[in-house]
Amino acid sequence: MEDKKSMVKKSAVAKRQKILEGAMKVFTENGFDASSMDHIAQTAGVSKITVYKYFQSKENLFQEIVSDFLLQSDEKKPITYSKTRPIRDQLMDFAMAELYRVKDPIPRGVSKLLASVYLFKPDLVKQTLAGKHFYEDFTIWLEAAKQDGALTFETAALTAQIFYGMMEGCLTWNILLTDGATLPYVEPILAEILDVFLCRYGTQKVKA
Amino acid sequence: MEDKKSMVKKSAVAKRQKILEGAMKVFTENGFDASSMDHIAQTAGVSKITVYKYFQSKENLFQEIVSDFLLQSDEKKPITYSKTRPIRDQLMDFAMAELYRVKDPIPRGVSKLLASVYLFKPDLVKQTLAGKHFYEDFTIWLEAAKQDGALTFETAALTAQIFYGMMEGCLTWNILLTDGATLPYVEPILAEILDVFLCRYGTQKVKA
DNA sequence: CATTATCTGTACTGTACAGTATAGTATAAA
DNA sequence: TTTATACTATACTGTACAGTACAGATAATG
Repeated sequence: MEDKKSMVKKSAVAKRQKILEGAMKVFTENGFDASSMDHIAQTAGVSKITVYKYFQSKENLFQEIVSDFLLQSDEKKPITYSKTRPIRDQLMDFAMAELYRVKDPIPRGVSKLLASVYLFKPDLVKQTLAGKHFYEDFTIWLEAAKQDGALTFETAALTAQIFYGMMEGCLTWNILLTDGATLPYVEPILAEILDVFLCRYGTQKVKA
Repeated sequence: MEDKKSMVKKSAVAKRQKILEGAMKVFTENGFDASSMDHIAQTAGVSKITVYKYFQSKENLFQEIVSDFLLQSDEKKPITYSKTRPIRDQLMDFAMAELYRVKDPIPRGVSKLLASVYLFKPDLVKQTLAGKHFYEDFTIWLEAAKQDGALTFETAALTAQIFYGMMEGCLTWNILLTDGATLPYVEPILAEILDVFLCRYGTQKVKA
């Protein structure tokens, strides 16, 4: 209506995509409960009845957004262990991949949305999130590094928890809760995290 | 009505308390948006109009609950540095104080509630949370430990962030998001956190 | 032009909620 | 007994929302 040019010929998948994008915007800005289907339809530039033609319900639309997003995240190539690159640089790769989730407004919004829904409506996301092994790549990488003698630890799972725990506890959650306002303070903390991790699990002395 | 015995003489503060408790229960079980004033009044065993006699609005009631809870939390005595107790034991005290927030269902519910509201309605809690310095006691303790030669670090603020980051990232958030289901797995992770921390900041060698 | 399918705005149903009005009840004090 | 206070149940107002009905518009195709 307000956009004649782009209406030359919208295929069904394009219209579906348009709805998903509008819904993503509204959901990530307001959370699940405070998002209305009217607002979503308006933001998508689509009639509310059309939204219901593509998605059965608000819950369904929400779940489609989440699984679409997770599908895209899965397309990121895994980081494989290298014997030649410095360990610290490779750790930094994992750290940057984690930070990607919160640097950009869009993935950050989805992360906020997921967290808030998970807190009081876990059933809405549990199914969609089932079978996701977030630390899997890192665990594999850890084992390779241990094999190579670059790291030392008892169990890879525990070590992975420490690394991602520091990342999430020091950075991810702060950035999510402040909606990105603490992003400028990332660097010194990130450096300290790597120091601490390598001090405990590295085989070369790094302690100042 | 259904409880004659306890109605011998309820003072105003007792009735206020009754409402606060009912509201706490409803809010912590359902989150802010999904909690209705009708449900709160019913849970408190009180007429809805009485709720509005004590609290101006739903937002106001929510904020009173939060500030009441934070007031109680402030009453916890600070942990002061001891030259004789092992450093690891003292660190464990801070860790247990942090875990208190998520072990018991009631403080855990409040923590969940605060987190979910903070994500998409920060204005509701920002004022109430302003001026809270959560790591203050620990920072003071850190400086004392450094003075005593028991710990070594550059800046206490960064070191405190690492400690609480590990605690929150590895434990607090997992426990909140699973509503306590991961509590049985705390011990080995907690031990590892202390190991890692002392490995980097301790002055006695603890690395295996 | 006629047909078909899809989309649109508008308006509706039924529900739920925040907050209020009212009329009445229980209690305590005088 | 009277009076004042605090509460209660019930019902209401106005709003917002999920989801649907409908009648008309638009576009592609024949």
